[in-house]
Amino acid sequence: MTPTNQKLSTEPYRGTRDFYPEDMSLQNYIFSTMKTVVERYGYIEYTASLLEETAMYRAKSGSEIVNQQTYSFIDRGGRDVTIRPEMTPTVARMIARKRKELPLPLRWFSIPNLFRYERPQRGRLREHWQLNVDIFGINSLEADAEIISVAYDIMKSFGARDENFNIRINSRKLINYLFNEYFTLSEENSYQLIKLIDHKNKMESKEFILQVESILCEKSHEFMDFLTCTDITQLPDSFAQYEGAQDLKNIFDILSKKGILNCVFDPSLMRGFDYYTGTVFEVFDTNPVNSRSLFGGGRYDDLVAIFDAEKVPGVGFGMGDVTIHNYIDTYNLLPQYKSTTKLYICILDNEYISLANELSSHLRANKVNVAVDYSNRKLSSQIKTAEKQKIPFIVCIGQDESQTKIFKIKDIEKRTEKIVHWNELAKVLMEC
RNA sequence: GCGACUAUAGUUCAACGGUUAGAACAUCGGUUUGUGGUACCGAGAGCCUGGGUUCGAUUCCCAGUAGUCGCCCCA
Repeated sequence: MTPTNQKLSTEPYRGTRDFYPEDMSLQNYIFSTMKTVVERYGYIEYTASLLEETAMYRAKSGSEIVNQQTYSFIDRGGRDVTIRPEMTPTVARMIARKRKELPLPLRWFSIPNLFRYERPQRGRLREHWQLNVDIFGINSLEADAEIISVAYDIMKSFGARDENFNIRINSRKLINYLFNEYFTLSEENSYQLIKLIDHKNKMESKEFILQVESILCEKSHEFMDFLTCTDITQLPDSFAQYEGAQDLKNIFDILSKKGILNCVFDPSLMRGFDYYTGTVFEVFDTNPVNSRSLFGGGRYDDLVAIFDAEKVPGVGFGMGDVTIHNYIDTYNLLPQYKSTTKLYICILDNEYISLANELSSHLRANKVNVAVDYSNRKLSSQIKTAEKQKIPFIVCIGQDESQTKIFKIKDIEKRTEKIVHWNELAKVLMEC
């Protein structure tokens, strides 16, 4: 391979995205919207390195599949290292490490980028960013309900309407009780039934019922009654009294008192069998053409304990930037791009460069974002540049301005001009 | 990991087994030496890679690669 003959590709690495300034601006909008909401609830930000020891992910999931969907490598010191595919193990590790000194309960959030080695497809890339919001150290269902209402408020902050998304809620506690104690399923049968429920929407309902019967035999009717129930208060009496069911009732109750009404009980919601121990929830786009899961989370009370620390109960969710981007795009909720640069200074002739520099320094000292055009092109080209870059104001500098120190602030969009003296420039610009 | 479809200019898309592969938008410049959304003129810029069939392949065939969608898997 001779590098001299090889043209380098300008494509970003497979499954990753470049963020050009307009994309970056949108990304910043998405992150700052998330941040504003979670901070309003008292969550504080943390972050960590992209790299973790591979052993941590093995311990958590215990399956080989993890290895096939992660970026793992051996570092120069022989350590087995993985680029984080998710943030939850990292935050659990951080909590476990300072378990004794951290004042519980904790409300923490982070917006890390995560990597998975998988085939890119709609809504799923190899690198994405994900808001992670977690409460540690509270067993109360109030924490579960708070997490769900944070998720709800974020959706609302993006401009989503109640009828365009819903929150599906289930309880792993209830499912475990049903499977293990009520239906007394073997571990293998439980696993099969969960897989089956996951595929429910991808198969004919007759076929689905047949397969349920093959696992549950005479109890399958009872199970189907459970599975088709969408209102927690309408659960069959036989298991409505169980703790998991009561928990769900309480959560729906708390949520409705908070004014969150677009949530439904969904007994088929499973969400990654591994570490969830209680409430699980998922936010769905209700668009019938494109009904899909946007994000979700749940309660995981045993996760911190894998680090050989005491149990610390946790509940939280992760919200990916790709799916939320698709969502706000679908519903036309994207904000219009605005440059962070407020003023573009056009120079009529190179002899006025020093005046432009003095002016820009003066304005920057007064917190105005200013860019200067040193291209020495004709004026119309300079103005076009400012316009294409969506910079809202321009000032032209030439002979008149250098003599009078009086400037015309031109509003590019409105096509109006304000005549302002040097001394007033900063003040006027800050106000518009 | 498996399957389907696709690959022509920066982008969206045409055409063609044979002389010079076109358009729109975008970019840059000009019409206009102190003023930008319209109009007109001009410029730069392209057949994914390798192999096969053929006198000749951007076009047909195969493989690779990449993209899109789905499966598997799963936040």
